[in-house]
Amino acid sequence: MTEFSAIIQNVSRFVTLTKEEEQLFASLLRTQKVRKKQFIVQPEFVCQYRTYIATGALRSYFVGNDGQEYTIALAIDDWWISDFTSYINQEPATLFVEAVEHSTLIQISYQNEQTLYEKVPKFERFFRIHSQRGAAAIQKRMLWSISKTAEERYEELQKKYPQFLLRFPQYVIASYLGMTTQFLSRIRNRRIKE
Amino acid sequence: MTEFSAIIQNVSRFVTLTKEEEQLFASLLRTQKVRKKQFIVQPEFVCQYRTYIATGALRSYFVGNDGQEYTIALAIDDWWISDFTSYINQEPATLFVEAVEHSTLIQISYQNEQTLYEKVPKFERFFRIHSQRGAAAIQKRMLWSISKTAEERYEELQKKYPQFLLRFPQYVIASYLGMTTQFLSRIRNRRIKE
DNA sequence: CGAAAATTTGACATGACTCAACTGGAGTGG
DNA sequence: CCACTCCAGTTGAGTCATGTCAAATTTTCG
Repeated sequence: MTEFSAIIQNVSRFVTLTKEEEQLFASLLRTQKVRKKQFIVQPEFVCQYRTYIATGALRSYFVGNDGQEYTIALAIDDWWISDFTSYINQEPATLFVEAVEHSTLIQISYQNEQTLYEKVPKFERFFRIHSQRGAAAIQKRMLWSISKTAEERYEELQKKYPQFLLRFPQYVIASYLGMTTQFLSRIRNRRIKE
Repeated sequence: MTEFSAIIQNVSRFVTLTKEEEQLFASLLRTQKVRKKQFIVQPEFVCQYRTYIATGALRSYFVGNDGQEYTIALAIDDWWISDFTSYINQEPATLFVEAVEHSTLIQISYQNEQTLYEKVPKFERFFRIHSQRGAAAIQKRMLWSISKTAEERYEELQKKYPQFLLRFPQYVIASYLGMTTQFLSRIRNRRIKE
């Protein structure tokens, strides 16, 4: 049971669960350990799970026709990650989701999620709120990626999520910020000097 | 009743409603007419309604510190629009939502939406699916806005939503595509010649 | 019809990218 | 424990996509 206390805590931010509901929820989850560099989602395959990170760090990214990587999301302990488009519509993924550190994940399968909705409709609410917040965050990020210069984007990331700079390598940060590693390197240099 | 048949149709894509539920839903809605250039949401004010467009065209946009406009969303007949972040958290908006044409809207207030969830929990499901799809769409758009050139973005819009090019003025399209009106004008010229 | 708004065009500026070479750690195997 | 490789990160020079500023033209609509 204890292995799931963190995820239950996470869900409890938005809905209140009884002990029985917690147990039912836990019975529909599975724990998964992944090693650094391992993929949990790949293009062409249907994304089977919604993933909560108990400990570790992952990122999702897209590879363009030119072979360039575009990082969509960075996620660490107590965050959720997936190719949600693929998961929700149960269609082939377009993204990679890769472990950046050795990580412990808690996952729910699409089937079990449907069961959960039937048995505990409250979860519709949780995932509604969860998606709404996700959508709001993505929107903010988009806005930010088009309205700010590369240097401002770096500054804001540093201010808002300083942990990310420590846990993700520079080329990942660069692709998350929408710039080349070379350019990120120049920015950091410029900033150190001032 | 007939005035709400389109929105009920829209909801019925994802959940099945009984006649009673339809009626309850309708009783919680209001119809609103707005004229071109009118705002239904403004920064500083809390967004009161989730808005469905019966007929017309609206856009949401953000104004940066430099005074530049960034269009977040374009929406026409049978689409939903709002500053969802403001609406969901009932906090002051950061966006403008403006009618681009004279439009007829159908709105549900935050309070009534809560009532709706209590009386017809199915709506949690509808709005969950709705938000998930919204999130997926925003993500796609973001991906697209960082991985494509200005000209490719224009082409794709033309291919995917040709109606938009007819119903929204060019400066709105330009700001939606993340470029200046001047540059959009050059792109169109270039394309006409080939 | 006339004024204001939207669009187009031209000349020039620049932020960010590309390519290519170099540096420095972190593993790895002998 | 050294030598070797390999990848991440840095640096420099040149280029290009897109922006800026300003003026000309066209469209919209009261």
